[in-house]
Amino acid sequence: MEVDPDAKLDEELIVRPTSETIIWHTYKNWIQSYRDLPLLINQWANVVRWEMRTRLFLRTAEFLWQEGHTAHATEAEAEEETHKMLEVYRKFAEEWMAMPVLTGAKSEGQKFPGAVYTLCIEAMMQDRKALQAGTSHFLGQNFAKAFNVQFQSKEGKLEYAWATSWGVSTRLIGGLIMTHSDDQGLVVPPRLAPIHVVICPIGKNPEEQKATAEVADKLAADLVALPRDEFYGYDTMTVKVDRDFEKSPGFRFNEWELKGVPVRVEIGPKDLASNACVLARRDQPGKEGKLMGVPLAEAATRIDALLREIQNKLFEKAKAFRDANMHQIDSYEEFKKKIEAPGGFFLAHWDGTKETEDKIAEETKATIRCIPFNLGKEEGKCMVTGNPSKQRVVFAKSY
RNA sequence: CGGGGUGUAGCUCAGCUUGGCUAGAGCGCUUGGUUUGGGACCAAGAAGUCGCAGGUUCGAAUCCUGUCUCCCCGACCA
Repeated sequence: MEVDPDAKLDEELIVRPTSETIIWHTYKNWIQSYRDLPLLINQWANVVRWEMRTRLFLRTAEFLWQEGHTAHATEAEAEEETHKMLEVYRKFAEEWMAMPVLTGAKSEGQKFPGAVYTLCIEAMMQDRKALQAGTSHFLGQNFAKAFNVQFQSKEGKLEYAWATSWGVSTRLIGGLIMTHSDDQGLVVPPRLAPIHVVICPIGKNPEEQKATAEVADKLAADLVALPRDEFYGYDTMTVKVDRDFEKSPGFRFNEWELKGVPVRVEIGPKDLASNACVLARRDQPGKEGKLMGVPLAEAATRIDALLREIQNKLFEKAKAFRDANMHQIDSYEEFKKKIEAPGGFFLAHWDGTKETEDKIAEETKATIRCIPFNLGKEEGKCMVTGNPSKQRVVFAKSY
């Protein structure tokens, strides 16, 4: 390929079609025998897309994503991989981001065009709109046939490889923000927080400032010395001591809340007098979330326990909100009203046709977010056409 | 590219309908003092070609014409 000298960019930008084309073009040269399988390539790629309107974090013209591509000798193994990766994404969303998700399959209309089927995780944001947070595709032999990728099996026969692909993107950051944050600012779940604990020594004169800062440093050292475990990804806790005495304590408290640091420790002269400190938890902003008079000797272990509790509470709170705004619904008239206000996820019977899906989307702006794995497994009648339905599917307005 | 909105101090905005003293407020900034456990207080002060160009008028941030900027809604892709 030659670049037009007059159109050459300072920083070269390569625009390509869907990743599968370049991956499978390459796999053709790598796969000859069943011994070459399974094959997995993961890449981080900066993606550029034409977007009529962008939305911070959720729909940017350029974004970073992770994408994996696998090739397998059997259909069953590829399908297993598709489900396995969806589970990896579910665990990351729920256990690290504290963002509850529904798992399920996309409808024919919503799946990736090159896929046999698409699985997804779907989250509910605080405005009750849905966010697709990750997808995992079973591609069948579609790309192997398109790029003629065949391998010789144990039996000596030529067979087309079976494929999957899956990915998540920086969109997850938008999801994290829109799941947990409040009017005081960002709320970051402890397991992903760049700073776990901020310690604010307080003092109105140099003597007090020096004394409280020393205790703050000691506590910071205690926290960093705590045993490493899986909760922190086997890394040490990150602790910041805020010595900005120029600003008022109240200003500093608010500023750290704005940044979403999960736990703040306040150490002032009064605490020093009683060998104690104050713990403030970000998931309960303001004075309500404060634990007064925590003995300094216990502070490190109490903070460690508090971080774990906050992680759980954030997930439970988000899940309770999601569940409180997810309803079974059977009347299309009622659906049309409730999708407008209050909104949320609606479990409804659908006859499985594109026509009905399109009609609902056109009339209500709601789409099928997923055909859930674990919900609504009952037969019924489509809320629009009355035709038979095998199970309920999730409708919502989405980003 | 259509429809709607917007542009005034570093930031957020009021003033425009119905032209009229020297264009305002909050926040921020500077100086001095008092303060410091939830975004400190008092006082003084600096700071604006009212997006740009033209026009109407004795007089334009305000009315008219043109032009530009940014934002919102619209392409079935979330």
